[in-house]
Amino acid sequence: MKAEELLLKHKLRKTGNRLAVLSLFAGHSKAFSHSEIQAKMGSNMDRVTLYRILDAFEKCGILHKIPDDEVSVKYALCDHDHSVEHHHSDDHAHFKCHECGDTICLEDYEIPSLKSPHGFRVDEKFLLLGGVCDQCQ
Amino acid sequence: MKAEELLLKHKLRKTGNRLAVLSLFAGHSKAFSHSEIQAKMGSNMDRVTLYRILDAFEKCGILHKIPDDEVSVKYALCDHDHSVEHHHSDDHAHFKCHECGDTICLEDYEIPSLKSPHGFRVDEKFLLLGGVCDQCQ
DNA sequence: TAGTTAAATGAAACAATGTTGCAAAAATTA
DNA sequence: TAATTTTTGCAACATTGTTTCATTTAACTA
Ligand SMILES: [Mn+2]
Ligand SMILES: [Mn+2]
Ligand SMILES: [Zn+2]
Ligand SMILES: [Zn+2]
Repeated sequence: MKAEELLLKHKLRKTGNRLAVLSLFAGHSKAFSHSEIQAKMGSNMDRVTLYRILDAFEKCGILHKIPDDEVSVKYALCDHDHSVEHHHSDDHAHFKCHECGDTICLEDYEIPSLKSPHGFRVDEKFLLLGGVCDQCQ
Repeated sequence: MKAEELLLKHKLRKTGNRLAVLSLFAGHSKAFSHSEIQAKMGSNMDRVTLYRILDAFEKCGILHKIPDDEVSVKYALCDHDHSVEHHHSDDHAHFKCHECGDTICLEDYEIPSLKSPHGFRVDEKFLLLGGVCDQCQ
């Protein structure tokens, strides 16, 4: 989906900062941490503004939040077409390479649905695989 | 396994700090973040010392490191008996309750083994489920 | 198009989290 | 007990994340 319509759809105003963040994600199909994005943006964008943009994008479903075992979280573009309610539930796995450090979406790898433990309600799942990617073999 | 032999087994010296951390995990079967443990320990233990203890325990296989979507990581006792090499691979799922904030091990829920994407080597998997636990329903 | 309104931004101040280096203390070994 | 090695506490520092508020900017309206 085009950046501009993405913002329009979610009632977010079209600003230079937001377009810059979106075009970063559009260019590379991988996940970025706050500090990685910050570095790419240079000193153009305030640190706090970036926190707010990532929060807003995650909340409305533009970005995925990916738990990380070292950095606190990373973000990746949500490519599929689904409602915001489903944004946090029906998800795919992610892979993190311990050589290059990249985290990528495994769009094709839907997280297997295992039955909830007795008495628990599951409405969110994160599957993070770690290893070595094809590039780094 | 008893705290004392656990330390002996991994060639870690038996100190008050380490025993305190181990007894915390022994008492509650749930995961704790650094700051949660820090709070339990009061001002007895230095912040840096705790970082080092958690690192050491994780490296030698006493504790699991659990990626979190808000806090950077949490730690939980590794109950099963396996080699250090397997400590990071053959793992179970974890569940985080968004009401009480607790993260617990789902020892019975082995992470389904899905075939690695072409050209990738997977040697680590984290499955974090989110929702509401039985207590909080 | 100019004026109005609401959202977004940048900056500062602060809080929390994580790292490094080093000297003192404590645990094991001899 | 003495020697050795690990662990600890502390200080100093770096990074990450939050809050508040004044200013700017985008979208809307007349
Ligand atoms: Mn999504
Ligand atoms: Mn284990
Ligand atoms: Zn790689
Ligand atoms: Zn709960």
